[in-house]
Amino acid sequence: MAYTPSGKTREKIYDFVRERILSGIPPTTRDVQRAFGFRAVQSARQHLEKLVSEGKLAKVDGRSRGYRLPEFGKARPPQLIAMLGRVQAGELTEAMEDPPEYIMVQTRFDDDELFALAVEGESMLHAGILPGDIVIVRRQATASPGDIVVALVGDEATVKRYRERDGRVELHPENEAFSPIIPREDGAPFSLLGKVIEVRRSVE
Amino acid sequence: MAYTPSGKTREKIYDFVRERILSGIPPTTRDVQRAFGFRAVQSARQHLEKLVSEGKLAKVDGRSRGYRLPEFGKARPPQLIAMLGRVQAGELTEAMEDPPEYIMVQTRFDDDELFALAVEGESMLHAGILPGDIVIVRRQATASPGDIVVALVGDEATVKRYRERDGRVELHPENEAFSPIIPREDGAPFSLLGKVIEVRRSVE
DNA sequence: CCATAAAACAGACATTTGTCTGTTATGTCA
DNA sequence: TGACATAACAGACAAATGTCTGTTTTATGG
Repeated sequence: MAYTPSGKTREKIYDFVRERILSGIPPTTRDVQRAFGFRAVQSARQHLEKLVSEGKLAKVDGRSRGYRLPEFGKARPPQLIAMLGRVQAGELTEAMEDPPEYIMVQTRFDDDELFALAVEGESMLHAGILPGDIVIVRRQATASPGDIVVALVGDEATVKRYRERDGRVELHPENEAFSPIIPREDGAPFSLLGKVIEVRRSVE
Repeated sequence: MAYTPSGKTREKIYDFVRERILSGIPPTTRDVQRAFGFRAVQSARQHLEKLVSEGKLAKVDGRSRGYRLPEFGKARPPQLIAMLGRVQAGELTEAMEDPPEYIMVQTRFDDDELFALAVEGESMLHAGILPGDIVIVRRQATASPGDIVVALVGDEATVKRYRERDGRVELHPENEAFSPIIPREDGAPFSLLGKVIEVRRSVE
């Protein structure tokens, strides 16, 4: 490879490695060698080690594909959670779309206690939750007053704010056009699916 | 390792591999072997290959750490983008927090044309954007009417809806308590930083 | 209980990959 | 221009890792 000014190639190598790591798998030394047309492995290695000593990359010695992004060390690992869909026999089931949709999140919870859901109504408009928004939910059977929760009322999953009045559970919308749901009183079967921990909206 | 009923161990292996892939680096055959106490590499390999033929895992043959999640193939690769903060001399600069904050997103855009920003005011309340929300922004100098944009007005970055009236640009809040910003008219320096493509809110 | 499939084991080989020592060529800067 | 640092090259070794053939043990279903 042609000789390049100090640090120039290294920057490109950093970009390359970063890209690869984010795409899922760190490159090997020889991946870098080939990608940059080096005729010696050492050329790639030298740059990589320098990037490590500069703190721009982290590394696990001796292991294959041992290069990491330093940020990743501190950050919580990403989790892939399933988008749930239609309600079926009192249970939310995986959406029937052919390619099962997954969403990447980073939380302190286990990914098997999380699921995602597309919001349908406008009942939580004033809480900043719009139709089409994706809510990330942590499964739990209880909630504290003020929590935004997902509950199964009859056959439908709804997002509401959890309240208690006189020791009874109430599910409040945040939109004057809708009425609170007071379980037991109107005889509707009721079960708490979980608590909303994140809201996402794509506005492309 | 003790003999286990059909498919039992395989499930655990799948969970293990999945976990490792999401944490950043796929395991090696021998990683799996050790993790499950197999006394032969082949035991691990057999399970892994089976998972591949079942379609639960994908694989790049011959390469080290070649196991992938099939979803990843179709999905867009995750990107790490920087959280920007304070406004300085007309430019948004990286937030000064000690560990630079990054957010993981998946878009069709290049990560170097994206940045993230914490929303401060309440001016976009009715658009479902609350104080504290994180907006993901794509850098662009122009916008279409109806877009939600981030603009630098004076020394402050604001989120507003982009409108045009009589050929002039207007930045509209979505909250009656705030007034539209009409650049040029009131002489405020104005520059469009980009368009909001995603909104996120953590509600733990 | 038997036949069959699945799980686990044994041991080995080949490739990939990390690492090393030393050399040559090109930038950098006074 | 000359001294020095950096970039790139050469060739090799060793460890990590993927892969293979064959055998033994246990689960499974009639």
